[in-house]
Amino acid sequence: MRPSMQLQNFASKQTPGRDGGNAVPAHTHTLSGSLELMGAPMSFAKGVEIYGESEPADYLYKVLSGTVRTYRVLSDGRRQIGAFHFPGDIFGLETGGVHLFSAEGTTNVNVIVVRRSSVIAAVARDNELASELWSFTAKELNRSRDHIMLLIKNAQERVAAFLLEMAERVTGNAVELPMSRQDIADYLGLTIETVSRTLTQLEDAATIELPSSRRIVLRNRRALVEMNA
Amino acid sequence: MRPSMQLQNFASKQTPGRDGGNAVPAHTHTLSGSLELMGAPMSFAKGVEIYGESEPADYLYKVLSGTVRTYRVLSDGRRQIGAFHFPGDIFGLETGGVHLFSAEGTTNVNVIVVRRSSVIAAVARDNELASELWSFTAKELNRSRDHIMLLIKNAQERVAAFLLEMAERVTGNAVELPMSRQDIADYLGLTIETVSRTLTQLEDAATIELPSSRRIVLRNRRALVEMNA
DNA sequence: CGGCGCCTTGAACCAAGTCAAGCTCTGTGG
DNA sequence: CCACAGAGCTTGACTTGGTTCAAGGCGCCG
Repeated sequence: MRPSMQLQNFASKQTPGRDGGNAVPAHTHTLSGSLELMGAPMSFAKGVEIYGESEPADYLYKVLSGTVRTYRVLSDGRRQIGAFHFPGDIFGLETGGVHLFSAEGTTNVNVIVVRRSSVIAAVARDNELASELWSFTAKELNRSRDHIMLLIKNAQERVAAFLLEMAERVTGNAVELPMSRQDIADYLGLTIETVSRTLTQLEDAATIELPSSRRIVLRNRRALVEMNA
Repeated sequence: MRPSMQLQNFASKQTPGRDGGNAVPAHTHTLSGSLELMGAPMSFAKGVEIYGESEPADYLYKVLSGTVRTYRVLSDGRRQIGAFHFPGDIFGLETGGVHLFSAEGTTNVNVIVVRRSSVIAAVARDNELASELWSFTAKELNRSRDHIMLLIKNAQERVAAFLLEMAERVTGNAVELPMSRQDIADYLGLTIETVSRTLTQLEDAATIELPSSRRIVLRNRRALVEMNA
């Protein structure tokens, strides 16, 4: 069991303080934008569960700040992180009424919490939104399938893919990682030792620089891309 | 490169012979049922490509008979099978206009071919269908995520999970596998040798019987379930 | 009944995991 | 301001599960 830490001034797990209700604006016509208006803001401390596997999926979430990990734990304790969610990302949406993953911040996080029923209602009224909802789920599916391709690769290829994925979200070559080595390992299906060693190797090969453990500078992107089988 | 075989009396890859058009019945109200009526039947020989990765996704498919594998190949030749599709299953549906996987029969297959545009049109007219389409994609997403959990397990756990998955589709304990060891290996992210050895181990442990290589009898389901971490 | 895929088995090897220190950064209290 | 404690990260030595390479068996179809 890994310890989970909790900070002052951040909520522990609870239901949203105020209810966003069904007050959907007539035609926002973007899923992400509509959610913002339908939901209530909420904060969670790093490592505090936002929702748990097999809990009713009455709410979905949009990240305002911070980073969220969604994950599953096998009976013997192995943890697999399904995805990291960054500001702007939506997570926690399920068709069935139940969450199949758990979610927590890898940092302190601010989210918008939206009632699932509000979204369902909005979508029933608005074809455009319905289509967006479908696209969103399909994109998640594609991401998940990419993740599968990741998991059949070797350690170096996985780490390279991870670095490129993280680098996609920033301009420039410096990446500030908002998660621990353990999180990276559990995302890539490796151990922290292997992740650490692989990063060191990449540094030795002058492919990356590691000014600090959470900060990585891509020196040779092409080399990383070429590792992606 | 693995050889692909082609039989007489079965089509090689081509576009559908006749077009199902837009003749959607007023309110069939089941996605799968509607597709049947919208589409044209077609046959493909074992190992013949039904569609290829990065081709335009103008059609989607429903399996009538036989088994289909959808897969991706990495540049170095490693193949990952994303899913097997059995009679009744829909495959080839994409939100973007492009297939991200290839598809072929692991046996000779009969499918219904449906224009993507027809489905999109039907869904725009019918909220119920739209919702079903979303649920379908979400189910695929859940399957994909389960597949990820598979890939972090050890060989025995993967094979056990595979056997249980195959057994789900039949009544009784005898399973006739419609795919080769190579297909199983590429689905589980293992080698054929490891799959073969693991099956032998399970037979030695009296968990299964192997009357022939394609026929497997589950002798001790509980043992298989317990392997599923 | 002969040949060719497909499958199984064996032996050697290797990439990643495990176990065990030790290091580094960060925050805390003296 | 510095000493200390603890968490997180790195590194080293060793082990191991699964792959690789190689050979042989089985069964199906012509």
